[in-house]
Amino acid sequence: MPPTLPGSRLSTDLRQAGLVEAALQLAAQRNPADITTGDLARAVGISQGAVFRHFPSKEAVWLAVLDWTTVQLMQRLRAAVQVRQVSPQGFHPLAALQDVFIAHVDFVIAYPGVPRVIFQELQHADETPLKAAVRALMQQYRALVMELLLSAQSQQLLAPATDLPSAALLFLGSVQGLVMQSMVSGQVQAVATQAPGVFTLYLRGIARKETR
Amino acid sequence: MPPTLPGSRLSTDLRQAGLVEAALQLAAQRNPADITTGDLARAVGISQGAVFRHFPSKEAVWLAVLDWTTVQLMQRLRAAVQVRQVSPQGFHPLAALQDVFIAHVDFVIAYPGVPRVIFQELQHADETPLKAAVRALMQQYRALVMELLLSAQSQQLLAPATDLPSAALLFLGSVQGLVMQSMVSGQVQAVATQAPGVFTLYLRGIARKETR
DNA sequence: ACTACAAGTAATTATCCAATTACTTAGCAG
DNA sequence: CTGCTAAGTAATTGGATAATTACTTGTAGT
Repeated sequence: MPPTLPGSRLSTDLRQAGLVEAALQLAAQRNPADITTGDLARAVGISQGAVFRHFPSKEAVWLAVLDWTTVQLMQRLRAAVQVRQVSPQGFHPLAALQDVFIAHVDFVIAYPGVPRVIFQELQHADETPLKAAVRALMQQYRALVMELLLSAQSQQLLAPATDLPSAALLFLGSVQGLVMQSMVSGQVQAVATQAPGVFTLYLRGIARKETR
Repeated sequence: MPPTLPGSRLSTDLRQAGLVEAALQLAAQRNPADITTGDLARAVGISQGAVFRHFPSKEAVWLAVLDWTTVQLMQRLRAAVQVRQVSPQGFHPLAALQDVFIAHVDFVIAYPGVPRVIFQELQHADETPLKAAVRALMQQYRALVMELLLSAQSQQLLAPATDLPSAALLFLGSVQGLVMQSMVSGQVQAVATQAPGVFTLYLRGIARKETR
């Protein structure tokens, strides 16, 4: 997919999509905070000023990036759950949880810019629209995980005293910890190799009896 | 502790310390990326240009902040372990691990700017001195955790098949996940209330048999 | 064909900020 | 006391960058 041949005019819809893609692409390679509107423009082959024909401000670009991310990620996670739900052996919530974990890791590997952008926005202490978007994403994610945990609990798959909010938080933390380690080392794909081991431990933490 | 009365001259040593403290203070309240040298100067009561009498560059200030953080944090974590090591009931590595966990959480609550600064530096994809400092910190932390895990393993306290690198990573991830959640919610002290529940799950994930 | 408008450009504006410079002064060593 | 040095100031420089403006041009729809 070439970034649409240079010289051509595009509708706002397409340009917005192109700019969002470019932003994520650039964020995968460097600090999102110092990606300029000029960088974005160059990446899609237009002039700096033209960016503002399609977004009212630079902030609006990042907002669009977060919206795109929310839709894409949640779509994939829900798809992972649904595959399990139609399984002939009946629905196994813990297996679904593992699939969600894997789907998330795969998503991060496919779009390494995503965690960078999210970390970026979390920095702001005050209530920016961007931070609200991040919170909305986390909210949906947490709801999905809670759903699976409740389902697991009702099937007696969890250790009796398991605290569900803690279990949901640790799930999120596990992925985020993996991602952070990869950012420290610079090896994005290292997450994939470390993910199974980490998830095994997580599962043992919440599951009833032995999980092997 | 007033930030040393205004108007007074201070040696570079003391000014550096004051600026580092001010940087952490400001980072606790807003995005470290947009803390300016002017902000730092105002916080300690000197002019913007005077900052450069004590640091060669702004980057050097953040480097000093990370150095301070590494020393302080590792000191506290090691102290937590040592209390356990001199325990009359003999050394219990998993209890020590819990103490390290708590000490880390307490440190973050005391200095909420610290995770912000670290997240900030992790953003840079290339090899900056700042990122190297973060890596050094993580390295020391991981070594400490690994030590405790090995000790636990040799005392048969871990589930037989436990993968130690994964266990170390999940430990780090648990704390980082807690911290990140607190940044999303804006409630820094919420970590303290959620920490015990999360650590309980972590422990069940790695420990042999029942842990209660 | 023609035209209205959306998409584009190039140049400019306003602002912000790290770092430097020239100069001043506090305070300690001898 | 005195003079040197380190710590300070105020003002300036240079560079970067988001956003605006005035103007141009491609193209979709009648």
